Amino acid sequence: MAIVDDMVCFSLYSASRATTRAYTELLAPWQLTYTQYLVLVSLWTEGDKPVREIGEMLQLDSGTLSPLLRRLEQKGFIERRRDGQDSRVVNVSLTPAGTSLRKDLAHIPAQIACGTGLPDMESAKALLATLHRITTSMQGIPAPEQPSRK
Amino acid sequence: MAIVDDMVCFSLYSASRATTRAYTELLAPWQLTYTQYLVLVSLWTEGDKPVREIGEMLQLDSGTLSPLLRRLEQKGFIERRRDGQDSRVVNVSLTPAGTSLRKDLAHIPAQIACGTGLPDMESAKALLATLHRITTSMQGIPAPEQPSRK
DNA sequence: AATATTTAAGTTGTGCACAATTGAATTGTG
DNA sequence: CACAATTCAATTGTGCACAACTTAAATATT
Repeated sequence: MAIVDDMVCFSLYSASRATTRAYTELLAPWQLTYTQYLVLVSLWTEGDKPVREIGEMLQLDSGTLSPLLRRLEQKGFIERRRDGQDSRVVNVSLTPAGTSLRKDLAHIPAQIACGTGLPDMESAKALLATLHRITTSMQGIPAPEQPSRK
Repeated sequence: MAIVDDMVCFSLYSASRATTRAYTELLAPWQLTYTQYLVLVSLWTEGDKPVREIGEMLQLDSGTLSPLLRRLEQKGFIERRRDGQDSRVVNVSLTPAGTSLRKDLAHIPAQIACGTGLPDMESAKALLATLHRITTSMQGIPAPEQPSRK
């Protein structure tokens, strides 16, 4: 890595992958992926919702969500049903199995928190703020002008 | 997101994806992906090296690198040649086109640095340290004991 | 009402990331 | 030397992440 800017991005990328691997390990007994877990967390905490709202929350489009939700449905954790009012909308709801999974996975956040190696809540909040700033700030990058192709 | 531990991980995941998207945008004129760019950076700064060393540096296995290097080779930026001494090893070297690409992409780190929204070098270094700690600390998660399958 | 625009979800295709396996070459050991 | 174990890269298969496109339905406009 040459320059600090690249290093920050690479460290971000490495830390993110290491975290995903840790979740994958912890979720392995349930055959769940990290992204599938995120969908379940959003349903547990905010209740049933349409695909669009899940996508807004996790910043994922239907190209990612459609097959992912199909797999979660096949596992029996969620159900998908077309909305009666607006049949473009697909409402996603937890099954009893999906709901009860919440208790079974309740040990995971603590193990992950331990895995971060962050000393206290203060540093966690500071990191959170920094990461949010990066995320929103990075959205601004997309090509303001035509980059010179050489 | 329910709990701060999940939030930290999700923020990490979001920031990493936002960063990758920014690189993708900047690299689009050259049809390069972020990971391909990382491989080129490692070759530019450290010179030609075997596949194994690239994998150690970026923490990627041959399942990721083999097809990626094939694509970089097809684009004409690198060459792969079996080592004369040890023919298990594949040495990766930059072509003239791959070498000269370094100048063409020299503007990218500054744009990304701007995109991070980090105010100064101090905060960048602090973030770097935090991310490194998370990365190494997360490696320790993998199943110390058998998780109860319920 | 007829047409155009917008919106929601799904599909297709590319490229990682990673687990698991394969195959060939090298090294280690008896 | 023989053969077991290890190493390196590639291959296969799964599941995101995302761009581009399709289809159907709802809304807006004339």
